[in-house]
Amino acid sequence: MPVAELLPLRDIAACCAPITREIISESEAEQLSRSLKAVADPARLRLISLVAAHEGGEACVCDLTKPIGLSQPTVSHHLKVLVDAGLLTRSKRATWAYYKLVPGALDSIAAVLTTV
Amino acid sequence: MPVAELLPLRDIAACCAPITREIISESEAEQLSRSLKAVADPARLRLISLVAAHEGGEACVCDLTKPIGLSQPTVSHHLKVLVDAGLLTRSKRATWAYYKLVPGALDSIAAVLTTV
DNA sequence: GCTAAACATCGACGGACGTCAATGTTTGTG
DNA sequence: CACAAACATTGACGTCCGTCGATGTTTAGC
Repeated sequence: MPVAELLPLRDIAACCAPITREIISESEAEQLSRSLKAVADPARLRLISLVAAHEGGEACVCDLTKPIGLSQPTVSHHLKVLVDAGLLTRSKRATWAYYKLVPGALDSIAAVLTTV
Repeated sequence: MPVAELLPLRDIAACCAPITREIISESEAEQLSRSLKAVADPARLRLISLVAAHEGGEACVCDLTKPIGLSQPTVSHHLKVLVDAGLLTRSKRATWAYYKLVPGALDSIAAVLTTV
């Protein structure tokens, strides 16, 4: 079950009721687990947090490598995973690539886990 | 970063503000990622869903192996991961082991992801 | 056009994970 | 005290993942 190749997160929220409300199907579980795997990594959690906290709500790779203490290729890799998961957007301006949170993406995941 | 050996989920909710509100620390990211890894598996998502849907909100291993289509040792393994993560409780009666959802556990995880 | 900077991609390596068959452990039954 | 049933544990195997160094690609500036 590779983390990559995800459907947009919108589909997750649209297709799945909270998992404690209805029995989740095999394919729904597969999709949801892919989204969760994208977030279930300490480096990627910190990247999300750093991007959200950065001024303008966006940050380039060069803003992130130092505070996160990982190599540039590794940071680019994690950012790609998050973009493929529909959690971040990437907009390239000049030589910089700016990453920004997709509004509501994290909330879509949270909604499927919420029981109340 | 093994999935096992978790602190109770209560601690996650108590220690961590939503990750988009404050920059998450390295150790907080480590802890949260462990909880998320426990849930980020299709078999475990379905187990949670099946347990929640079962009568009385609890189910034994023999109730779960058939609908989930996995071997008994594999089901026991996943249930142990969920118990160690603080998501399920295990109560043994006679030869059966009954698993039940921990109230609020999933919500604690969801709360850390919620942005609004 | 050349050089430098920012970033992506590739290839490789070590560790973690999901799965199962086989075996161990506990509990009820005759 | 066997014996069977329910479950946990062990050991093993293949796959996936996180990380890095090296290299490729694009853009700005001289």
